[in-house]
Amino acid sequence: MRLVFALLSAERSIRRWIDARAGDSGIGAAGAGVLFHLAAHDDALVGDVTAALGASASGVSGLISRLEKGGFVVKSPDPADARAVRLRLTPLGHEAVATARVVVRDLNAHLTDGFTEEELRTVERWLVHAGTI
Amino acid sequence: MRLVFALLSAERSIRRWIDARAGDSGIGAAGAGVLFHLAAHDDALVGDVTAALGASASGVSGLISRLEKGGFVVKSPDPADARAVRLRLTPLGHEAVATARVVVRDLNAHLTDGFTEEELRTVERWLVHAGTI
DNA sequence: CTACTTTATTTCGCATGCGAAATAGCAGGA
DNA sequence: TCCTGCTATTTCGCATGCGAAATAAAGTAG
Repeated sequence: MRLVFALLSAERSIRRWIDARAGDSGIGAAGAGVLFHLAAHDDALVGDVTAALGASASGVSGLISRLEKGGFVVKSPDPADARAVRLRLTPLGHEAVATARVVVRDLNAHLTDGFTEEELRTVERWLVHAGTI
Repeated sequence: MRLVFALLSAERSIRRWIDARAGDSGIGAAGAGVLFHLAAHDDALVGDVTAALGASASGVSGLISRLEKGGFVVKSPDPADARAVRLRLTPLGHEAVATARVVVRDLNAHLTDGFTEEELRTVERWLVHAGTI
């Protein structure tokens, strides 16, 4: 009972934290997730990002079109499949990744403070479990 | 690094789970939190709910006005302080609480499956910690 | 009693995110 | 080829939720 509401509350708190530090870039927590994925997997499909984030296709579609409008990513048609869209970071996108990396590292330091490695492994295992319900 | 995104992903997953089972009531995860609080604390102020949920005042204001429009809660002016608004569950609101309780209990059973009591205590401690960042 | 500050709540504009339906291209068999 | 089903993505309408600013009522000096 309490776990559910603690999770929702923690998510709001973290999202506020990230958004408050997004600064002029306008990149929020969700956008950062997309950028990180693209930094590691260039030319990824929209569907790859959707799967990686565990979000809905429609949500990711909107998110990416906002990132495109902001000049962080560019879309290009897949040469082999005209339905699919490949994504690439712009130079501005790479900058935003670097900035976001610092923010997330900072946040992570707060989040892990006061917990042992083993406890954090348990927490992560639980979060992944909760994400697959 | 991974903890942050696992948390965001888990939250989306759980919200989808709850929303999918909200049924005709139209009560989502957030609304259920308000109703539970009111079930335990009748005549609570909007500010009390805000503090309990750890959300923003504006967000809770909107949430409550939707619940009011749906007929789940009624607002009444505080007799001692004309700025404050007291909240009360309607009969429909009480019904919705009962329904939501079942949904949340179900969800909790999934969430706790495969974890020991001690591990769950660690998880909850971490979630509370994350919520106070 | 007036002026300043604080507190409770709402309104506004925006971002995130969902499900359902639409669009469009692919792939496999009759 | 043409039909049928499947897949990738977008669009639409809506709920959630934030920060900033507005509103209104207390509270507090002086």
